[in-house]
Amino acid sequence: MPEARPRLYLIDGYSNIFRAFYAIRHLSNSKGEPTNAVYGFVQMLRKLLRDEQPDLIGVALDVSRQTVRTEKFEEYKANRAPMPEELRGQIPQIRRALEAHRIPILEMENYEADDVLGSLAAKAAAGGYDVILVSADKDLMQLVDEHVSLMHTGRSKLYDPQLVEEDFGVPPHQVVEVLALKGDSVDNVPGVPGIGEKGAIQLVRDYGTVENLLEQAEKIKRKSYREGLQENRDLALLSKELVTIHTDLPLEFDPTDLKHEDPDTEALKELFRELEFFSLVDELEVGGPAEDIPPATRIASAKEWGEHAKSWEGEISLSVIGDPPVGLAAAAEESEPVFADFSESEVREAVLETLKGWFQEEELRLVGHDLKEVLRLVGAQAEVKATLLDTLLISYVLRPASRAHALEEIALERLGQKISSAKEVGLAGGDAPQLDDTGLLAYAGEQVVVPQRLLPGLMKELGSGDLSTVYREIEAPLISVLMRMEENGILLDRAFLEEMSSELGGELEELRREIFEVAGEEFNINSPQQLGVILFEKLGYPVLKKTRKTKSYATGAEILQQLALQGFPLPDLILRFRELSKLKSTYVDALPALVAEDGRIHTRYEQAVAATGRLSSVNPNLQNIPVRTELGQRIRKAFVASDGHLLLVADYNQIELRVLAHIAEEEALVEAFESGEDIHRATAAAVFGVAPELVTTEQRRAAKTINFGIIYGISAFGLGRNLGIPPSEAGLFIDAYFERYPGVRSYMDETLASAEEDGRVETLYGRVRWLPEIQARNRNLRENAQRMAINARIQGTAADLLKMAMITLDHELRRQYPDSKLLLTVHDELVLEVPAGDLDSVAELVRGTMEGVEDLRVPLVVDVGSGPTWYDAKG
DNA sequence: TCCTCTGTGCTG
DNA sequence: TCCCAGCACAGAGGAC
Repeated sequence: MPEARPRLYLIDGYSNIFRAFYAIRHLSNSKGEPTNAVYGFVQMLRKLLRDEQPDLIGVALDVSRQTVRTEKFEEYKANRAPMPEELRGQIPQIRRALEAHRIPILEMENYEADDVLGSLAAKAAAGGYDVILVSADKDLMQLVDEHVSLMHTGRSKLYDPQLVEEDFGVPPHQVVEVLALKGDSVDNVPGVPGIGEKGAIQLVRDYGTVENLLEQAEKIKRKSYREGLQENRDLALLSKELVTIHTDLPLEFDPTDLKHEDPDTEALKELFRELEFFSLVDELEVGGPAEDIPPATRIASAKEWGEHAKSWEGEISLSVIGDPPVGLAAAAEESEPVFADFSESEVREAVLETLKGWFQEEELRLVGHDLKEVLRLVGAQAEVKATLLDTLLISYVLRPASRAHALEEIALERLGQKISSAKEVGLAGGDAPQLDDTGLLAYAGEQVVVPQRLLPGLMKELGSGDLSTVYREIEAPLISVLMRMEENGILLDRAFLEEMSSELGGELEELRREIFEVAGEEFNINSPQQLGVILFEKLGYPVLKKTRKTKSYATGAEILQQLALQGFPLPDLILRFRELSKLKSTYVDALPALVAEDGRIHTRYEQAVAATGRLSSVNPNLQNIPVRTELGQRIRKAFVASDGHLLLVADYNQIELRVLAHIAEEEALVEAFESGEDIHRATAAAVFGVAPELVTTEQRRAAKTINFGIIYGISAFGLGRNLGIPPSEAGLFIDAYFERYPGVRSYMDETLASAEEDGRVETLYGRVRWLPEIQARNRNLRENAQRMAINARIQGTAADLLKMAMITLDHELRRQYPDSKLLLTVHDELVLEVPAGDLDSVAELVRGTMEGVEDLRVPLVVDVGSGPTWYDAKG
């Protein structure tokens, strides 16, 4: 491989300054001086320095407005507005910022910045550099070639010749021809009247150059183009001259003058303080680029890896680098971090072999942030005997309601350490084209050293009580179970969904026509805003409700149903349209796109997201596949078992109410569950004071709503809204409920009392949820926290139970039925894929494991079904 | 042009 | 005053 050419970043100063100025509308310091352009430009610059780590860098700024071109064509830029006063005043600060960053300013009297850039680029490219132009101006595309690329500010795109052709329509050397023909009103380049962008591209493709085009003008078929060209020959040629960037200015320029140096941090801090960019001051003070964390050393060979690995013992920190993985970072206590690059397949193989062994090593403690990803490298067959110390999960167990468990976030919070993000080193979003070593190795070092440093504090906070048990006995053992489930995936019948998609598409088209007919005009039915205007302004329907945040017209299903009841024709059509379009876009069309090469969908389970201890599912979310409507259920027919297998579904019957009965020690509820009664019917009988067999459908429905309400931390207001009755009446139901189930009332009272005392509640197993707002003076906040307190104990305990059952079940399946696999988990339900011949015995194992996970005051009951599809198994 | 918020709706 | 816990879509509009 030839040695990489040094990279020179040439920044188009004014283009970026103007862009920053207009992008950020209002920003000024306390003296009222505008600072928006400085801020935007500095942010752009710092991001560039962080992300690209240039070898050389310079910023071009033109000094005077009188340039060679103005002399040639007096109208040129004549109608361009002068620089706004608020911007002009900011230029000196931008120069200061550049000086403090130690970035050279390139300027030449009487020449345009574009020409300076073009000439510098040409000279540097010829001198052995790779040049990256940084500009918001697409005209610079003409300069792109093998060693010159264009980074269009604001986009993540880096234009090489191929991308220019893709995006602009012609290769770089023809860009000027197109620009000359179409003109540019901003720069006052006249162009040829009658020829726009589309036409210009076509003409250039056919004729190559403006000159050639003028020569052969009579051959052009389209009259307007032909005549436009014939009548404006001079204009066309002049335009071309104007848009052509000079690359041959006599510059005295030595690229080595532009070597990138470290900024003058003190000068920067002073400037940022003056401008009141406090977040940037913090950035400089809090840690900067994590200087005291050693970068990883690149492992050169499988042999070298083996030597390191052999000498390590005790506690080893691990991190997968990149998604998809490009390597593994590792560090042991007292030893510097290393990075093993997977592009070396020998190294990769050696690493995987070592990992497999480490995970099986009972004496080892493996540290990392999100060890599920490390374990995935070993694969579904991985055996775990080592102690897993996952900083992501410990942080989650300590503060389950926080959404900030990313390594970057807790490093800053717990260590005051700012570290680089995957995005900054070019590892985000799948494409990792240019891995620059310095950034990558620094990142790899941080990814394993930071968890090592976080661990003592986290472990101390975790303590040795119940919370520690929740981590050690539930979360840590669950890691490998979830990894396996994700790797297993579930088979999808794509043909079935494709058929369904076209069917839905047809019906939606039909509905769309009818809706436009009734509305009297076409509009975007998917836009609540446009729909609101049609319904409530054009058609004059009564406005029943406004939305919460923006006070616009509410158009939710509930509102539409009420309007339909009042006899208006449109709402029913909209409701049907919404139903179909929701199913089509979210499931029918989205799922097939996520099928992997094995024909299966591999969701990812998030173990550190839900505040109550539940799992969540993303990419795709397989925990919200429709089930309530007939049409929705059809989607479940697309989730199928592989050949010779069946899907087995096992769900806990009323687990939350059973948990409630247990925790509240409510005898009446316990009895109802022990005798196997229909719990909603029993509640109805109790609340309405009738014999169970005399409960009406309506009463049972109301009781079901009350039961849900209890789990959610009931309020008269919420229950009333849900039952469609006044809160006062709902309050009477609640009173009647507590009358018959006094244990539930004391459970709630005790939960709230202890929450107020401790600021937290716990599940049966000691999983905590912190609720500081339970003390809030604001009633809304306080009552919210109170409901969360009630709900978290119940929902969280149910989550603990399912997680424990999963761990045991996974273990037993691997031991007894290795061909049967756990695929999905949906809060109170597990889905497995089982060889048809093993169905009965596996069903009994599953049922036994789930029901026997804990001995509560009430029996745990599991309903089991099976079939060739999820739909059938659930039946 | 990209990203975030909003309204909406799907699940347990 | 919108009862708990999630995720994802399309549209809209501000941010870069």
